[in-house]
Amino acid sequence: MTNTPARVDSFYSSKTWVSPDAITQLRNATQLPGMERIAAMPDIHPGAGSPGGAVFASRHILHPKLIGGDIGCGMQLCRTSIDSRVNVRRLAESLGSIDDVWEGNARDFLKSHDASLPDYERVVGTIGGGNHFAELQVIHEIHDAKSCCELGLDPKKAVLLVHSGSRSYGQSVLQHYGSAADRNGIEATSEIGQAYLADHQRAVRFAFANRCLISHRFAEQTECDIERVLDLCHNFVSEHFDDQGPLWLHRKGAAPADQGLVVIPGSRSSLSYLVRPIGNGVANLYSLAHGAGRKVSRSQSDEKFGQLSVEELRRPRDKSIGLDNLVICEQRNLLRQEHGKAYKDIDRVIEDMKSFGLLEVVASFRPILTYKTRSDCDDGDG
DNA sequence: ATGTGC
Repeated sequence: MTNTPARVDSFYSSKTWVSPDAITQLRNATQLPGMERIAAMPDIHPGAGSPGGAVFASRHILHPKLIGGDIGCGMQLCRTSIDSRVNVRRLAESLGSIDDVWEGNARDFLKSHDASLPDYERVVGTIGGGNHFAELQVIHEIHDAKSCCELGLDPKKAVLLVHSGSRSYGQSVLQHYGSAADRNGIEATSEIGQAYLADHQRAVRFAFANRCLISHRFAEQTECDIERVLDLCHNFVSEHFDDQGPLWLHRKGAAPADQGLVVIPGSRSSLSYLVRPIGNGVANLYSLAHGAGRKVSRSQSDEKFGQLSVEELRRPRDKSIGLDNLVICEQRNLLRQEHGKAYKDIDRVIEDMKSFGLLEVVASFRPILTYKTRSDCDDGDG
């Protein structure tokens, strides 16, 4: 059996900085068993063994490690009844904490989302760490009024964007199959391959339920009404068919471009974008970037932004776009790691994909309140 | 990413 390296199609311009480590990881991934094609997005960045911000298409073979532990991670956008000129400080107070175990009936909630997992009832409805968040945003600019109207987006009302995944459940799934799979991957039709797909689907449903419960808790505590506008997963494997038969698409930090409109978040100090995927999707493997993409590693961010005061870190501002955000995050190191300058320029990322004919911008949003965590128990130095 | 790792 021949093992020619996979073809890589890249969707970033020379203006976008790409880490050499990400390129090395990308090249390594071309050698994986069954790997046929890879699409690299402008938000590509180094990950645990393989890069985030890419899609990996393999024949016959599943690669759980490419998806990683946060199976089902994604973005949920909700309309809210909150006035876009709301007093943010007061709202932040009413929001309180959503870090703790949800007081409602998690068992019934999970059951109603076809995501029953008795061992994970205490964790559902929590955001988690890293780049996850629940963020209130307001419409910055409308490019396609008709589409915004169809989604029921009202410039007078704030929207809620939730970024979270399957928490520790997805991690347990990777642990269970990852070692068996290693870099060889798993034959998709094998018993273990089918078992992975079943558990992976469970993680995707659990992650969706988790985002729904986070949105619900946000609405509960701020006493507002919400309605889901869209929910998109950016870490998952799915089966596609071409003239050669089934092709396994591994999206790792890549949003699907074949499920309607896509929301692509920037950082806590930049715009986020609602876009319409265009083109036939073949070259970009039916996918788009999932965000700005990390530019500075977490450990480097701790040092690079170590001199900034907590006040500065909590109040990202950008006068040029009228951005004045408030970040609820009691962990100083996390604030540093999630600093806007630790990420690539989202406008560049969007511009690149536009120039490759992958999308049209529908609207942009700017953040007014980001919830990361009220808990400070994980904070290292200060 | 992770009720976190030695």
